[in-house]
Amino acid sequence: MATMHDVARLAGVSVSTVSYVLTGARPISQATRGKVLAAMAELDYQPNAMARGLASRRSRILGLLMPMDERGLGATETAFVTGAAAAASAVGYHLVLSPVGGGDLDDLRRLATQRMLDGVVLMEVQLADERVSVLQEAGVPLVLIGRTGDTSALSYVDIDFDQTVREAVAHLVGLGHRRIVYVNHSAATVASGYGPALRTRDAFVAAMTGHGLDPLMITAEDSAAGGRAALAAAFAQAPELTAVLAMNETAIFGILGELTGRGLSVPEDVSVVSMVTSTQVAELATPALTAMTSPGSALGRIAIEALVRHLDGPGDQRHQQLLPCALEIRGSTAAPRSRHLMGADQ
Amino acid sequence: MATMHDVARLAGVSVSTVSYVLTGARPISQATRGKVLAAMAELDYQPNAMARGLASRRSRILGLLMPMDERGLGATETAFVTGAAAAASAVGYHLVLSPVGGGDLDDLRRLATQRMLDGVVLMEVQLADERVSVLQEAGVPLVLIGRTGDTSALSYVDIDFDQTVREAVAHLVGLGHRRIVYVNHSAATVASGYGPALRTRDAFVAAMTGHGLDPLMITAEDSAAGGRAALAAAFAQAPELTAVLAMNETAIFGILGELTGRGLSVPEDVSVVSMVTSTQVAELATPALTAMTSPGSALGRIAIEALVRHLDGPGDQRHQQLLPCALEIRGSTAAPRSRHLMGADQ
DNA sequence: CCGCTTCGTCGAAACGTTTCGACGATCATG
DNA sequence: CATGATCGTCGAAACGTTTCGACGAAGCGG
Repeated sequence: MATMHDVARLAGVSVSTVSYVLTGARPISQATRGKVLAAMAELDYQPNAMARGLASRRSRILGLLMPMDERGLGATETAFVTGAAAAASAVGYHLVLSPVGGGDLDDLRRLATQRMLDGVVLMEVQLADERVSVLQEAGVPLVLIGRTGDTSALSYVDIDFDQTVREAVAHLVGLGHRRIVYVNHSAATVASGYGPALRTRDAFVAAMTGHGLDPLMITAEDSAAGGRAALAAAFAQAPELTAVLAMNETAIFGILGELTGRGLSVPEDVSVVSMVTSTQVAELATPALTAMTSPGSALGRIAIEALVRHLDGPGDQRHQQLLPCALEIRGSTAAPRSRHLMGADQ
Repeated sequence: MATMHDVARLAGVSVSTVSYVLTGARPISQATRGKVLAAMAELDYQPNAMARGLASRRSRILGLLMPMDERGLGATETAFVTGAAAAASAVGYHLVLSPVGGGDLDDLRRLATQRMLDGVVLMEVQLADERVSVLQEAGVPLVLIGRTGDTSALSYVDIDFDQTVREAVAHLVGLGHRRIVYVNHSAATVASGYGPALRTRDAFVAAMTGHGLDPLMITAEDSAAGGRAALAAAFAQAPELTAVLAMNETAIFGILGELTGRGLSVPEDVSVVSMVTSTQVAELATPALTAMTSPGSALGRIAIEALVRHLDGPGDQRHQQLLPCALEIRGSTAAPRSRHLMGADQ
């Protein structure tokens, strides 16, 4: 519990000099710096974060606001978090995660307004997100993961869904598939304005149309049962389908189960591509899934770097960036059986 | 950005009176309290967390230290976190999560020693955990999730593995199973002293022996492939086995895949019970898994409550508590086929 | 050698709270 | 009716930093 006063006394300098050694705000001679550092080491001095925060009006703490629902965090989100934490640590900030659910907007407002957080990264942003306005009103620097509907004034980092879907479709079409079904999140999720669901949907339509193909789409509840039901519905609509592109990571196990149940094998009868999926999950399935792997860690790093630039630099710059997922080919995609090739797509 | 001074001036009282209204540290008359509250509302006053922390020497922030590895967070951990956050919020504390990996012990020490955290909940505690000693030396109040080897001086909340395993085994034995294999985490994990792996192993031996049965055990890498390999090894050792008890949530999908691959159906040919599993994961599989569901949210709440009691109450009390997982019967367990019943267990 | 920066350091004033001691009032108590 | 308690409030001193203005000592161009 040594304080700066103790260090200053031991080193034979003034308190402010110790502070300057610590912060580098003014030049200090080598000799003095040496004495001060020695004194700090001897006393095992640690600056008091509260006092520092009070005096400097910045806490050097960044918040990562992640809604936590019952689904848990996938490997993608985890990679994002660790990437962000590493980046923050590298520039001398701490990163704390705050599990603010939808309900506790007040809690969020309090956190933001009490000047405890220098800046905030907001995960899982909805197209219309109340949290954004709460934080903007509180005057907290903000970087979004994902995008709101109106992106004009905000900094964000997001997945390039358009590019990602285009690549996935190109992969399947390149293998010879013509009849491809896209399995989205639940209808309710789509209706609620969940950005990734909407953007991938639009991108799928565009990509398929671009290949002169009919964009067949279906929604699925976020559960294994939802995946089964969705696949059944898809076959009802298009019995000749040869490939599934699934946005819904949770439903995908149900999809695989239902395919097996119908006596169809992957990838011989039907190819499956999982979108925005981590390596870990992709390898959980049998066969391992060909997937578009999301750049989780990079997203986290970039978001933090943009946020810090916001804080240190002059006020106005925005940072808007999209990163595509990488196609990782595993065992769940192959050319369709020739019988399908022949009779495909009216 | 109104301060207490502004509030005091507007209400016509002294600064200290405003503080007492806020903290309740001394009695204040109804009349005065009313004036002060009105002034606060009018100015939209929010106390400055840093100043408060500096003066009171407590931040009202609790840390939840969770190592984040590439595996991600399961629904169990998520439930734990949300339970803890809700409990903290209920008693006027904030909960922040710090993703301290194994490497950043220094980062941890800094966090602890800078008086930024009033207390800490430590997740995923190893039998010999350096972080515990670091925090103890820093004098930070501590509650563990899980237990170290020597539990004498520490507060902890943990799953009652003994009870949980006993129930799971009883369930299977009650259905008529005699030849049950226990699938643990990897040999490396066990060797590294991962508490749950060790405790469930010992509990399994005790439970099986108690039923007069032979405890057959095997380790599996944390992957689908690991599960397949483990199951193959298990059948090599005991071709007549009728039930699998799996501690390894990641391997379980591989186990199911391998069973199907061998033409065995679940639960008719082989019953499967998943240990310490969330409802969400259990229902991902086909058929849905009979599982021992972990009391995630309750664990979180209890840990926070114990920690707060530590902070507010007199220093010395410990809190040590075990909670069992609840048996939830779904579609993956049934009585074994009679051919197995007859020839079972040497 | 004179005035001007630049360098290195100091002292003191913030930063916005909590908390301690003090001091009238009011209220039972014997 | 004196005597303490208790109540409600105030003023001022912390809490441990950062940061601003000041100031002597060098260094330098003219």
